[in-house]
Amino acid sequence: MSLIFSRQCEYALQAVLYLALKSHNEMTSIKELTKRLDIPYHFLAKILQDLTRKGLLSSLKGPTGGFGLGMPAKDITLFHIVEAIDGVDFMHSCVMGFPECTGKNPCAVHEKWANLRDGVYTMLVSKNIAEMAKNMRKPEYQSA
Amino acid sequence: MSLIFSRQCEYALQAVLYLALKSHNEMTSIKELTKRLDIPYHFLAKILQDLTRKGLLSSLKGPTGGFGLGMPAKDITLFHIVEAIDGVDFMHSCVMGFPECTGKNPCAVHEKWANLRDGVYTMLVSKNIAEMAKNMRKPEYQSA
DNA sequence: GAATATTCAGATATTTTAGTCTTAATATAG
DNA sequence: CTATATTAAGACTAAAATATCTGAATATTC
Ligand code: FES
Ligand code: FES
Repeated sequence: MSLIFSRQCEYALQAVLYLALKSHNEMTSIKELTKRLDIPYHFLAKILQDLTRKGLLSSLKGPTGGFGLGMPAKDITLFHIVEAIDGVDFMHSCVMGFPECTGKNPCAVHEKWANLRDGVYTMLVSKNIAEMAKNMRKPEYQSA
Repeated sequence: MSLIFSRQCEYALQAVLYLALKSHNEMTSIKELTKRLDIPYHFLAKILQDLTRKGLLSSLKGPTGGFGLGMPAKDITLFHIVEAIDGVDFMHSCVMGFPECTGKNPCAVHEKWANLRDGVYTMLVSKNIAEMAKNMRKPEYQSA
């Protein structure tokens, strides 16, 4: 199972990228998000509330309300989202589950994993979410 | 949480590598394994039984009994163990959680993830567990 | 054959993650 | 001011992963 990120985190990544396509100050309802991205309504609600508390998103109640980015898209990377939801333990954990992961006392695949892990980090920080969102070729993100 | 492999799978990798250090036909008790590797006794028992059913290990009851490799260490890679415990869905799943992961309709990080994923595969198959076990610099594996 | 050390098997318990439901708060539109 | 659409919050349920317990089977040693 697994695959690096929790389900929550996957949903968060998908949703924030969707919001990144919208113009600043435009609010998007949970309804629109869940409809487009096929995420359970109340589950997504909780995730977005969480991200709002942490400052990555902003929210507004009432009609015309919804969620939007809490700061300029330029300043947000996928890494920020992962950090907020799952945390970044994976950046310094042994892929075989040993308690320590350092050059001292490395496991059999430490070297290779350390490289791959850096690659994952690069993948998450190399572009901001505005650029990322434009690179999405998923139909869910067309004409958002 | 997470980190690619489940806890079960991590334990399996650790335990099988430990067995790979032993001479062929030598049986190792769960007790020794859990003591050395700090894994819950009954949990490891179930994992090893599972691997035995799948042919990767062999077992023997009674005093002097225990577990050993079910085939030559040369023929086993870490990938076999992952395959047996977690399965290999991660090899063709989207890291952002989208339902499809192909070149058609790729997500924003598909290219990079596909490369990293291949790297993980290479990491798991590049050496057999005999070579892997020798590369372990963990104290748990010294003078096994 | 009896005592013992071990795996085997399956039931049960605990914890974590995922998902649902309900009510309150709030902003807008009329 | 009232009706309505929305988020906020927290309780609740469900499912999956992790861990423990107990008794049986089996091989060894004496
Ligand atoms: S010690 Fe295993 S990945 Fe670093
Ligand atoms: S589509 Fe996302 S990793 Fe392939």
